[in-house]
Amino acid sequence: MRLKDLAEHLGLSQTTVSRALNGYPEVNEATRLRVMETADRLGYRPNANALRLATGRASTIGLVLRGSTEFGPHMTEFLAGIGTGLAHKEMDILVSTVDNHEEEVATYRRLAASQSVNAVLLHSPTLHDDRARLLTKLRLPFVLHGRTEIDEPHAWFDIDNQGAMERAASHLIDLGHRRIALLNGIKGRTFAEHREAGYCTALMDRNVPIDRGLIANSSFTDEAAFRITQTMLELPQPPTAFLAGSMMTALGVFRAVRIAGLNLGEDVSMIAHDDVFPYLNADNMVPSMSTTRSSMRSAGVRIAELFQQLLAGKPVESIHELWPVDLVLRQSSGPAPTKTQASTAK
Amino acid sequence: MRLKDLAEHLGLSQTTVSRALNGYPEVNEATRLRVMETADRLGYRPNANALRLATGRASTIGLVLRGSTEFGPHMTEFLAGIGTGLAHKEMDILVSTVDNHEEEVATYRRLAASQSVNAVLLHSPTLHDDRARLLTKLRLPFVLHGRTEIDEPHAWFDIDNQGAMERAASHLIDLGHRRIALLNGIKGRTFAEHREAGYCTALMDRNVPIDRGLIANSSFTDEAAFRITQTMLELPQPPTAFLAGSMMTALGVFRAVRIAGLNLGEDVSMIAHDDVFPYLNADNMVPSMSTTRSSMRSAGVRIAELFQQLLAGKPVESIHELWPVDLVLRQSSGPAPTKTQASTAK
DNA sequence: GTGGTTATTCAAAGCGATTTCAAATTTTTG
DNA sequence: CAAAAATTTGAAATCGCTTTGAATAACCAC
Repeated sequence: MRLKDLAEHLGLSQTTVSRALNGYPEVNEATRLRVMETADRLGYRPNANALRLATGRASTIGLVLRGSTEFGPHMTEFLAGIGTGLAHKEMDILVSTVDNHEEEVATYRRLAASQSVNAVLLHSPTLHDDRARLLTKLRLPFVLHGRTEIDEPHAWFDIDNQGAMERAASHLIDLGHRRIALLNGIKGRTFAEHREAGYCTALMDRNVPIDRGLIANSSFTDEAAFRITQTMLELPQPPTAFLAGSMMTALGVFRAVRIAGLNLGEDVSMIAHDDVFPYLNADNMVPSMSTTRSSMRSAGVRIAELFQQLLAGKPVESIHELWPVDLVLRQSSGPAPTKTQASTAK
Repeated sequence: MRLKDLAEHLGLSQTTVSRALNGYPEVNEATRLRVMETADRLGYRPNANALRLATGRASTIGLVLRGSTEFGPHMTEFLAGIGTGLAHKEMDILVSTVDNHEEEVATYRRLAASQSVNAVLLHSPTLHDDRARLLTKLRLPFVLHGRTEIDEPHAWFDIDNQGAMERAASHLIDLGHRRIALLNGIKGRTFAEHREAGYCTALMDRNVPIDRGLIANSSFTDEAAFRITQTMLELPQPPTAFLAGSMMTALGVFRAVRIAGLNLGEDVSMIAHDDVFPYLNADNMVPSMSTTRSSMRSAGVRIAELFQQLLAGKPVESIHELWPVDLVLRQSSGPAPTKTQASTAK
């Protein structure tokens, strides 16, 4: 069922039918109604490729994932959100995976030149991310999830990682903790740098010395967190509190703490960052987990809206948003143990 | 940079340039080399939409997710695999999310009519899945991840859920367990039915009575599993072993068992199904987890290959594959406790 | 040298939509 | 009621590629 067929069926020209369907004003209301009704009845759907070729618009958002490793639980939640946000707009997400930087650049070029997408989503940026520069050069609009320091104006959305960590660390200091470990994300990623900045600010503000040995960078897996925590607990002066970068990290810390025979929330405290995974609830852990909380999914939904604005022509420099992060206190964070308690526990 | 520009630049016709680039035999090798080189140097990329319009091929796989809830860790792993498998073929995945059945049907129709994809991936089927029928009617090729019982011939890929459960349950019976709980997936889903069948077969083969009260159906979340396990442990005759449907489920069982003051691998045994999440390692749990193991990611990679075959014209009825599932025994499964042990533990 | 292949190249016709520009019809106006 | 303006429709060009069918050039055997 092509436009042509539909037009013949109606005894009209393609032009009129096309206009009727796309809501142009210069078509008789009676005709429009008849066209709409028939199109609906016959199940006519414009060919997406012809449409895109003719208009140049794609109604598709591109997403390039570097290595399938980037396809973790965080990305999933985020995608779910974006999907929800785009669903009613009949927009889709085009996902490509690449193995190395070379392929990545090639893929962005391909997406730009082939016009398969009309905007792309940029995620997990570094402090100075050259992908943003590349995309600007390619004139491929994008929304950045996170932040990066480059000159080109661009649309972005981020959560206040720095503020969140600062509040969490401050709170632990208030509880008497002096040796607070930070299990952070991969070095160089903006969010990790922001979190470290927040952590350092909190410590410096309260005159707590910063021990670089208590700051670790790794990917957010149960395993890495477990190893790091075990090592730290064996230090001559082990930390009494942990800031875990994600719920996966929290699981690893949890395990190491338990194996060391310590009680979470009493001997050792922890506040984890919770991206709100529906299948891993901070409230359901034992003890329940104190968290800095910000829903990845909601972020995705919001970013979908930002895409709409972007494609509607809103100037990129006016599209940016910084969401605050909740601090939810539960059982895993408590007062620092006194010296005697700590030594007997050991 | 369009094909036309490139042709003019080379002093050739579009026809020849197009053929040279697409490897047609009727073009002079010298010319081809020259074209290739120039195209490369000028960074020419065919417009994907024009290409698709002209050829009808899309080099894109569609994936419709029902509700963003389907976007869980399993889907993620699977997508990562598919992504990897398609990456080098310059093929992409088009993801749409829908909220209800009506939207879902509409989306499949849209994908078919608009030719934005040349095949779709069908996942999490029920025993009699009408999506397969719809797609056949729409003449939209698809590969089914899982199985369903419909008449239309179709391509599918599945793992041997039934065999896996049968082996796991048999093993537990060999260890002396008689009351084995099955924490299964959502009722009606083929994989869940297959697992239940495997479980029942094992029990019946060894003359162990089947207690429907020990079979639970739910989504694979930590929380649901926790609730179910707690309830079951309070039964007059609680199960001594658990078959957990996923690693998320295992976490919930784990938590409930611990809270009940029982020791996993001693008082209670568990074998979980492991889809191999890189961030949640069965080997790293305490105690380490016995599993039936099958990598979702590898499945994705393989399905990407099946898509190639499908699009290359291989007859659908010859495209199907059933992968065996490993049984990996670790610490969480041990001999059934004797009556006295069980009662003192309580 | 002629007729018949074979190897190369090209002009033009799609693919299925949008959109420009012109034509036909109806309505308004003086 | 004729002229002007507004409304409604349509023919044809366009988007950037592939592909058919025809044309030209080069080769070969007799």
